[in-house]
Amino acid sequence: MNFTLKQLKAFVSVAQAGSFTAAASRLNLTQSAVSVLISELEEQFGLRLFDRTTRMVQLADAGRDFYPVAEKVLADLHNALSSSNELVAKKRGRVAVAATPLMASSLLPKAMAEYATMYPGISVILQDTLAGLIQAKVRDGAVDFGIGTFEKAGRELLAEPLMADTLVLACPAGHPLALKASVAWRELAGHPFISLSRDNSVGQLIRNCLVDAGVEVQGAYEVSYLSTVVGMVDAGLGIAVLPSYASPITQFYRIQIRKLVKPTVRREMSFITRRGKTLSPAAESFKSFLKTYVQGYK
Amino acid sequence: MNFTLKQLKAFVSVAQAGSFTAAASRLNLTQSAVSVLISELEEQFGLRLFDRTTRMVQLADAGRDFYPVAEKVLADLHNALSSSNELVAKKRGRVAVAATPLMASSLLPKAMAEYATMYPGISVILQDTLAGLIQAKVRDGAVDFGIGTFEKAGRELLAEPLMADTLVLACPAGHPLALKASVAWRELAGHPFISLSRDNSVGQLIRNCLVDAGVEVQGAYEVSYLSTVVGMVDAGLGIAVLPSYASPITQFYRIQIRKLVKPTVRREMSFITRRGKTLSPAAESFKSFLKTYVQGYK
DNA sequence: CACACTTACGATATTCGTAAGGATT
DNA sequence: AATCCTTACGAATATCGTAAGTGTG
Repeated sequence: MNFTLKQLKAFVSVAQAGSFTAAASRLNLTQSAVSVLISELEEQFGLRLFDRTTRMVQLADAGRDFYPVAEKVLADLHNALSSSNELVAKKRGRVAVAATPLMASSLLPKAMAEYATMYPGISVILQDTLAGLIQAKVRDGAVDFGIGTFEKAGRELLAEPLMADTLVLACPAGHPLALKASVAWRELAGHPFISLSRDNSVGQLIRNCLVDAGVEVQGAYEVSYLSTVVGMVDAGLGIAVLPSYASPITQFYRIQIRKLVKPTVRREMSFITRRGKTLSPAAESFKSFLKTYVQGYK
Repeated sequence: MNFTLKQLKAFVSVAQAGSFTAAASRLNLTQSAVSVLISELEEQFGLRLFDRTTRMVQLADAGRDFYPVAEKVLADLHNALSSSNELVAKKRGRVAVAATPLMASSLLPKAMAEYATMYPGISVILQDTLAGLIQAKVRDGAVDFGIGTFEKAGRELLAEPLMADTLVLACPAGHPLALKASVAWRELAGHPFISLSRDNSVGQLIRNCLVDAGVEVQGAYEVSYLSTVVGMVDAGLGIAVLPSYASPITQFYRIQIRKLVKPTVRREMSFITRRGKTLSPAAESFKSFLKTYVQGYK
């Protein structure tokens, strides 16, 4: 089997045009080229595809049999290509993303809203997933990529930096600590402290930082959700540590955000993808959108 | 759309083999060639078709979508080609032939029987047709070709010589005319004569010859069918003139065949085909078989 | 004689294989 | 170190267009 698609196209064109000359101009070729293409095809088949007099070209019986096949083949390929083009042009697609509940409730919804206006044909499916499970979802192919901290490097997964998140201090308006531009961890000692629960990865991180800094805080409350923390701080029930990407939430409250130093704790938020697995065009598109989005975010 | 079938084949092979190297050897190419073919294809699509690590090659999502299409395309083309090969190899086919009732009852049945043993897959449909209607059937496309005398050249029809038939004398065993090796038309005068009816083209021809030779025969009987003529001659009811291709029928009778000269009347039997219409492979096959068949026939 | 397809031939472009390179187990 | 894919480059091959040829109406 040694066809060329050129031959097939030539065949279909000649069959439709009923003329070598007309087909040739449609194909941007000369008659002679079309002539040899058809000849080659006929030689392949071992029979004549067209009955040609000098005045007219008509499909021979064998050609009539072959024509629908050839046309369908070309149409199939065309469809395959154009649908892939649509994908590549990001006109169409689906992206599934796993992110921590905090990301899923703060940064991502706004990013997704903006993205949706740019690429209305791509639907982004967001799965809020406990930090520990994101990697598994990526590994299983349940999502195209994950967003989270990349605790341990596996050989199946690949991390790519998205943004550096720092932990910041949130305190009620007028709180003594709010007088300074930046606050050291150790200064938190003794203040009523609102902590995130242990099953929350950020809560865990903060807990570790306090221990590392040798700080004993006054555990006022322990809650599960970031928004609750914010509300409590606003109500003056205590101070809290937040990831900086949560700070937009605070703009509706009378809460003051201060840098938290010595040490400055950075959480590297990363894209987590499966190693060796090419992202779909839609996923690639959303991922790179996020990268530029977080640039202008800080 | 600028695919190559080579690219498609490479794609399918790699997808099936799960390896460039294995696919390459299946395709009788080098890895490098396969590599560039796949690269070209991916460039066409604008996306990756395979996820490749050094240890394994796997279909990417886009490739998984494209694979069934590519496979079907190749299968379609393969089928088209192989079915045409079968046609060309004369394994399969149908031929419709129009011939005069005389041909249809004498030469053709034996030829068809022999042909059927050689090409069991080809069915030959024989239409016994009055000589005057054969051309119309060919012109209408009701038959692939006709066999008969080609009285007038039309611009739609094309004649190709098949055999030269001569008119011969048939007489009962022991008849006085049977003593000679050849008999002149004029010697028929006065003998009881069995003639074919007027609506039969051979009958018409014989009648004309008798007139041309100025011979007055003794019209004993006029019948419609050649086999009847033979039977009557066998029964000693008279003599008759037959086309030579009918002589095999006489071998079962006690009938003697003699050359009929002065003049020797030749009827040119021809294939009659439609000008500019390519014969199907099966028809071509049967036609050329007949040509060689009649060679060894006389 | 004009028009349409076929054939021949040379310049151009493409393809394939060899060989070197890179990455992963 | 071994295996497999990629890249580079040169030789062989194929393609296409120009132009001449052939046949038909």
